[in-house]
Amino acid sequence: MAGIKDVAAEAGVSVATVSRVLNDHPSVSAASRARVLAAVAALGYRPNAVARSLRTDQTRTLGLVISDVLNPYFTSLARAVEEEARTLGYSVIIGNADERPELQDHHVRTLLDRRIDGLLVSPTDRGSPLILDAVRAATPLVFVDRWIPGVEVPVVRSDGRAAVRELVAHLLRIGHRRLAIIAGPATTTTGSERVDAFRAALGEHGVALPDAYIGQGDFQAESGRRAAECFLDLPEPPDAVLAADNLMALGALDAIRARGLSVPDDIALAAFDDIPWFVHTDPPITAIAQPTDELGRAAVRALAERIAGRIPPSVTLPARLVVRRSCGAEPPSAPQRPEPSAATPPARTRRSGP
Amino acid sequence: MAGIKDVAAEAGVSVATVSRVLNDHPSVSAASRARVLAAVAALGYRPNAVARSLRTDQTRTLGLVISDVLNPYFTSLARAVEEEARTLGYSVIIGNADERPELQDHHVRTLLDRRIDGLLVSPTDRGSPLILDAVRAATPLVFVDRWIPGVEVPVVRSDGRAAVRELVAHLLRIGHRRLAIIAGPATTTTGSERVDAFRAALGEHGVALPDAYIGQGDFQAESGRRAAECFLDLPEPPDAVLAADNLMALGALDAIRARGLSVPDDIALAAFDDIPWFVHTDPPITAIAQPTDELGRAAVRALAERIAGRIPPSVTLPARLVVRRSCGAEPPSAPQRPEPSAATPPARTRRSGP
DNA sequence: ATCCTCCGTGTAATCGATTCCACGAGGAGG
DNA sequence: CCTCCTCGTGGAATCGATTACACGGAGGAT
Repeated sequence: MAGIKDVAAEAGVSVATVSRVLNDHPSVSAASRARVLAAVAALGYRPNAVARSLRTDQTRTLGLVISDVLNPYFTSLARAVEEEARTLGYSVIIGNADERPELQDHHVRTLLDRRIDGLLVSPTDRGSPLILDAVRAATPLVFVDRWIPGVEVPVVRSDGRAAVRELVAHLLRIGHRRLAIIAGPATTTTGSERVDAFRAALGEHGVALPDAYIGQGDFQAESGRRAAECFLDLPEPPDAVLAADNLMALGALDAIRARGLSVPDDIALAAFDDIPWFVHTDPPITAIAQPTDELGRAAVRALAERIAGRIPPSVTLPARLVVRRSCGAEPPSAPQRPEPSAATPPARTRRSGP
Repeated sequence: MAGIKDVAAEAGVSVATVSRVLNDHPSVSAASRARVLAAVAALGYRPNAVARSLRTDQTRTLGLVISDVLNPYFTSLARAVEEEARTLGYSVIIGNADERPELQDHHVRTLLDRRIDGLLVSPTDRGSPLILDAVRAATPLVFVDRWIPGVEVPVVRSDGRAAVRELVAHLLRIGHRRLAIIAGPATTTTGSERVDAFRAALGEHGVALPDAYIGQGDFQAESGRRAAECFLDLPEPPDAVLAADNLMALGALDAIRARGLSVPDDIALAAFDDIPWFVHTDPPITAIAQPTDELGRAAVRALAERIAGRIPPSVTLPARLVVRRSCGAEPPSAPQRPEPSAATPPARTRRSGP
C-alpha cells in the first residue's frame, strides 16, 4: 500500500508538505497543494491511521462497553452513540460484556490498550479495580445508563422515578393491589434503584412491598421466567408484576402463559425499557420508556467534553410511561390516547387451534 | 502512561529484553524474565497496541459491516462473530450501514484506514468501487449473509431454498392458495434470492406468483407495512404472506391488524429470520430460521484463514422451518412438535377491553 | 590450552505518519 | 543597497513498540 513517501515522490515535494496538505495546514502554496492532491488521487493514497495515532496520541475512537448486545435497549443505545460519534468524527468500538464482569474487564482492557480517546461504560458490577484504575489514570470516562456509586465520573442516565410513580398509580386505579417487581442484580444501579423507586411509589399509597414480592433476576429472559414462577407459586400471588427490563418481562410473560393464565386478566405485567416489539406481543406491554437516542447522544457529547479537558455535568433525562393493554383497562374517565401502531380495534384475537 | 523504556529502566534491562519477555520469545533467562515481569506489575505497564500495530503491520482487529444493528438477526450475528473472534485473539469493530450504501462505504473506508486485519461484510448494494478496490488490493475479505455476485470472495451464508419449499408445502396443505411475498431490495442477494426460491417452490406445485403478489420492501418495518397494505387493497388479496425479513413481517402484522383482520384466520404470515420475539407476538410467527451463531463463527474462521494467506471455501448452511401459529393449523395428521416456550395451551386469549 | 558454539543481551533500524526548526527567496522599509 | 520579515519548504526528530544484527562470555570438543 502506498505511503506518504510515495505521494511525496510522485508530487515532487517532501513528506512534510504532503502531511501539511492532508491536514490542511495554511502555509502551503496553491501549486504544491494541487500537485499533492493529484498524487494522492493517482495513487489512491489513504493515510495510515495507526501511524497517525501513534504520533498524535489520539485515535479518534471511542469505546462503548454495554451489558448485553442482544438486549434491544442497548442496541438502540449503541446505534445512537455511533451516530453522534460519527458526526463528531469519531469511530466507536463496541464491547459486549454479556452481564459478566470479567468480560467487561476484558473489553475495557483491550480498549485501553488500543488507546481509545474515551470510554463509555454501562457497568455490570460495583467497579472492578481496572475501571477504578482507569478513573485514577484520568482516562476520559463517562457512565451511561448505569453507574458506580462513589466514583467521580459523569453519568448520563434516565430517571424512572416519576414514571414508576405514574405506573403504580395506574395499576392501583385499575384495581390491582398486590404489586410485585422482578429486580435486576443488586450490583447494578438500575437493579437496585428501580426496586427503590417502586417501593417508594407504593409507600406513597400506603401499600407495602413484601420481600416475597421482590423477585431476583439478572436482566435475562430466563431469570424473568423463574421469578414469575416463584410469584405464581406463592399462596397469595401478586396481581401485577413490573419487570426491571424488557427481557425479564418476556420471560415472565412466558411463565404466566405456560400456566394457562392470561395477561392482563389474571395478572398485569409492565416493564422497564420500551422496545418496538412490545407493541406486537400478546398483549402489547405497558412500559417505562427511556429516551434512548437522547441518552446516547448526550453520553457522547459529555465524553467529547471530557476528552477536550472540560468536566461535563451528569445528565439525567426523564423516562415516561407508555400505557398499553398488559395491565388491563383504566376505569372510564380520562380516555387513553391510543398508540399509533397498536391502533387495533380491541384485538379480535381468536383461538387459532382446531 | 508508562512505556516500555520505563519498564526496561525499572528492571535494569534493555527494551529488547522487555519486548522479548512480553512476546514470550524463548531466549530470555529466567532471572531477567522475573525482573521484567515484576517491573511490569509494579508500573502497571500495558503495551501500546497502536505502536505494536505500526511495527508488526497487524492490528489483531476485524471489521464487521452489517446492514442494520436494530435488526435482531444482525445483532445476534454480530455477537457470534465477536465471540469467535475473541477466542481467536481478535477484536471486532462493528459498522452499521443502516442499509445505506454511502454509510457502508464510510465504514469500510475508516476500517481500512485503521488497517484492520480482515473485513466481514454483508453488502447493502451491488458493490461500490471501494469494495471492489479492497478486493483488488487483496484485503482479506469475506461476505456474510449477503454477497456480491461476480466478486471472487468467500461467502458464508445460509440457504433457505429447502425451508422455503417446506413452508410453501405447509401453506398449501393448510389450504392457502394465494401466496404473496414481501421482497427485500433487489440490490441485495437476500432480496432477490428469496423471491426466486419462493417462486420456484410455488412452481413445483403448479402455482404462479403474479407480480401483484410481490411487494417491494427495504428490510425495514415501515416498508412491510406499506407492502401489506398494497396486498390488502388488491381486488383479490393474498391469503398468505411471506416477509423476506423479520422487521418487514412486523410491519405487515401491524398493517393487517390495523384493518381489523386476524392472523392467521384472515391471512397467514411467515417470515425469514427467526428471532426470540416471534414466540411472543400475537400470534407467534412461523419463521425460516438461519443458524445465526454458526454463520457468525464460520465467517470468522473463514476470515482467519484468509488472513493466514489460505483461501477458504465458501460455506452454505441450511436454514430450517419453524412452524408456529401465524399460518394456521395443519389439518390433523402428523402432530406438530410444540415449541418449548410457546408451549401454551391453545392460548386462551380474551378481549381485554371493557 | 585453543577454538567454536550457543545463549542471553544490547544497540540501533524500522514502521508511517506529524511537527519543530532551519533555511532560502523575495518583498518591504530604512 | 542593506537589513529584516514573511512565507513556503525540507530535513530530521519523534511517537512506542519489534527485531535484525553484533557482541561477550560460558562451556564443550579437540
